[in-house]
Amino acid sequence: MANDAREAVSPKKSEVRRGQIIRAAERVFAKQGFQEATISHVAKEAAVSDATIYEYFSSKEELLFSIPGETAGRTVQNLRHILAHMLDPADKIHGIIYSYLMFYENHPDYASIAMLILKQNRKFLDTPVYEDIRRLSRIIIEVLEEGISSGRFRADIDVYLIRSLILGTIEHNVIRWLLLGKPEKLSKLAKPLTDLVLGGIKEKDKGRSWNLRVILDQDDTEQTAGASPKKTGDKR
Amino acid sequence: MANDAREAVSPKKSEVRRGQIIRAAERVFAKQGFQEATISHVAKEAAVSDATIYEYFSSKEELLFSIPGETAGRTVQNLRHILAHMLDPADKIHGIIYSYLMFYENHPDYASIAMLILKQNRKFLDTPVYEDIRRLSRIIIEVLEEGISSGRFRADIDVYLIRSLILGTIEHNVIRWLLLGKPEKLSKLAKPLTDLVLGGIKEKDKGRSWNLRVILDQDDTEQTAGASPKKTGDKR
Amino acid sequence: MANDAREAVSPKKSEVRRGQIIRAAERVFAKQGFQEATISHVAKEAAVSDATIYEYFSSKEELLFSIPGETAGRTVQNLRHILAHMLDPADKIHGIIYSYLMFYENHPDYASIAMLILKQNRKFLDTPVYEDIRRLSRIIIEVLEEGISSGRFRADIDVYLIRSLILGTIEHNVIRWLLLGKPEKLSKLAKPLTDLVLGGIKEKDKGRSWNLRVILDQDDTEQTAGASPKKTGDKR
Amino acid sequence: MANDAREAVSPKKSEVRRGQIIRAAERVFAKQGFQEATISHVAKEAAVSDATIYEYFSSKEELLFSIPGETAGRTVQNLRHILAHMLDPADKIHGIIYSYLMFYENHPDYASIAMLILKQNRKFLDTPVYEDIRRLSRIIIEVLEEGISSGRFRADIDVYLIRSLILGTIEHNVIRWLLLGKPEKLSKLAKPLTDLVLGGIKEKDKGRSWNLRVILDQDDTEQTAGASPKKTGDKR
DNA sequence: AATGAATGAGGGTTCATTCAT
DNA sequence: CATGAATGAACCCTCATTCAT
Repeated sequence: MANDAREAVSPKKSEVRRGQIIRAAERVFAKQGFQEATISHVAKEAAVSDATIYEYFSSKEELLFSIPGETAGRTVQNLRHILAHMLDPADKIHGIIYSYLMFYENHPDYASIAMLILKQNRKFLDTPVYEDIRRLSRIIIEVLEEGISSGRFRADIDVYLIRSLILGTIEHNVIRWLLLGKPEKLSKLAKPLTDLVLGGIKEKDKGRSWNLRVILDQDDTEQTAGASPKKTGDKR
Repeated sequence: MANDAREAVSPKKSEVRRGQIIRAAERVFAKQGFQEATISHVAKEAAVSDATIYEYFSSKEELLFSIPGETAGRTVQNLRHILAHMLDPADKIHGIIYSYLMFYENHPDYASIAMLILKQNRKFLDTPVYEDIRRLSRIIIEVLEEGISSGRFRADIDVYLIRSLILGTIEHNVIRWLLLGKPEKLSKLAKPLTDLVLGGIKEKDKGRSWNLRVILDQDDTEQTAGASPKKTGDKR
Repeated sequence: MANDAREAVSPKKSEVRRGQIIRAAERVFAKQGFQEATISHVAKEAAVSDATIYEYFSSKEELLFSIPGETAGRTVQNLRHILAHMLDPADKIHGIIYSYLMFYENHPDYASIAMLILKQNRKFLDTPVYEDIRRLSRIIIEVLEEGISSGRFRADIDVYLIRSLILGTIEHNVIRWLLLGKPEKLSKLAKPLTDLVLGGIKEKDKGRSWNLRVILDQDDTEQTAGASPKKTGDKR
Repeated sequence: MANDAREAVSPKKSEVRRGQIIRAAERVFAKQGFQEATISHVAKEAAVSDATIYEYFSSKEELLFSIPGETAGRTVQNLRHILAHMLDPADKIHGIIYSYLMFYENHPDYASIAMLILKQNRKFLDTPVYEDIRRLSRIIIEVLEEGISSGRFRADIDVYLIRSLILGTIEHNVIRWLLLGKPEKLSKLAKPLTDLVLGGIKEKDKGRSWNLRVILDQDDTEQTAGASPKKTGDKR
């Protein structure tokens, strides 16, 4: 009984080895690049022999493709958890952006491999893990459509373009961060990026009303149009 | 003098060879990838011998880095020309986005090399051509600042973030286009992307103005209520 | 006693395993060749682990050399049995040839290993099993010498050359059969080959006797010229 | 002019290298076996680098298959020359056997490779050089058919079986010679082997006529000629 | 007796690069 | 200028074999 419980907790020895090798590969590939890194490097980093790596992975490339592994799947779960607690689709957009940025910030090696190696590998697209990644990005679509349905997002937007905007901006900044070290804290981009996505950059013409003279006839109300586009938040 | 004239028309033979090799390399690297392509492949494509390539480029990598060549510099000129005729910074943003997309659409091999090979190469950052590319992207900053100065763009935006948003989205879509063939026409993204950048995705509460009752005291009148940020088209 | 009896019927478990592995190796080596086959292949075919093979055989090569095993020894017995019932050395020659061909025809995997793998292996010559094979081929010598003694075979023949002729022809045809699938039935070669060995290919000058003039002085006699031994076909 | 002539005599440099490598491979493969020999060994023997070998041969196996090269083709010519001067098909048979044996005797390395390596290689059968070898062995068929036509060889023989007998015996002895060093002089087998092929081993029954009783009635004669011991089949 | 797991040892092959001609 | 020819330097991968359990 105790045994069963223990076994449930501690995975098989071979699984341990596998993880050990993957993590070593992550470090080595991130630092040296895929082509420049050698199996011997990875083996040394993992403290196993070259041959042992081939007991677990059939080729150097398969090892590379194994790095995303359950990470991607797990991340989908996490993100869904987080989003489950939010009602406002704008909050959700922020949650997604923040999650992505935080994840890359906390996993720079993974970020390096995803952004600089896997992203440009045609063969990776045929990989089962890539499916997980697609599932992850599918969440963005869902949130956007939800926002449209609820009237919070404009109905004329192209959700796929928005997604590419969100992911493209994130990726662009992750790469800058990896190669140039800027910005220092990726996660600080979450808020301004969310605001941009939501409100665009155009000045909302609030100034024009200055020229108006509004006289209330009876019991009506008054307001200035062109409220700050970003985070209006005024709920009435 | 006669000499000069002749040279202007027909460049030196060695320059011809150089270009011939670079164009061959562009095709080969684009199709096969940098690591997978061999000097022999490039040599065959350029119809020269392997050794000849080393007469013009000191290494395979230098050949790679030579591909952007004057292309980048020339593109800066082109873009400046185009923008010179526009006054509205929003138009300029559109012009920039459209130019980028058009360029990649018309130069898929170059796009492939820029997006899938050079972008991830740390050493490329130290290259002189990279300077041209920075200059190119500097234009975006200028236009944004110009827009802020003129009051057309919000003053609280982070121009660098906007730029990364513009470039990131473009690049993300170029890569999708290269690897997945979607979207079919890159250039069709220019307009919607511009609109997004300018106006964001949030619904602009245009309904509120409906409740206004405006009474003109004397003889002036005017009101702008929740103008849709995109395609405002309000010409006054 | 009971023990002996039981052992005679069901050999020790380890012996069973051994045979199981050898038969698997025979199949695998025959199909894939020795160098191309791996211990893992053999292990899988034998439904044991790689390591188990090393419990029974000290090396891959020793496993190979174990394949002839008692087969050779048993075959010597069989052949002697068969020959014991024949008196005419010509019949015995036929019996030997037929036995060899039949054996290979019925054991194509063994044939493959013997003809294509072992035959070219210098080390195999130092093996104990090779002794059995020599003993087997020794029988041919005995039969030939017997034939010479009894006056049925020419006294001027080189028995070793004849043996090499018999074995060489057999082997050549077995290899053709293995690699090219021709002839379809090896055993059909036995008769014509025997005839060839015995009688050669030369026409037996049967015509010459016609020119004889035999004059009998008293009751003496005379001579027969060059009668064709086999298939004389002289119908008069 | 002189140049042309000289070029005709001295082959291209690359051809020289090629031959140099092939001859080195012949020596190394013959001594060590194909699997045991390494490209490095061959390279050292040929006094070139490992990589140079791959400039001339695409793989180790292609190098192996290149060894027979023109040797086979040239040998066909030689043999035809020799046979052209002989009229008696029996002489031709001897000429062929002698040529084969002499060739192997004078080219032990080649013999080793042909007999111990190539002969059991299934892939070799698909090789262009193998065609030359078939052409070579085709000559035997022609000579045998010629002998049958001219009445010197029995009409009932299977020429393909005879060929396999000739080649099989030769090969068997070449292998013995290679592995066991016996016989010392291969070529000495030519005469006795030829005799065997032509005349078989059976005693020609010259003695039996003793038992005849020839009674001359008038001028006729009668005789029983050399009854075949086995299956005489002579029906009278 | 059986094996899961690990590895040492090595080999074929590739290619960017050089240099004499 | 152009190149044919040569190679040094690596690296991925295989597999027979070992050994603790």
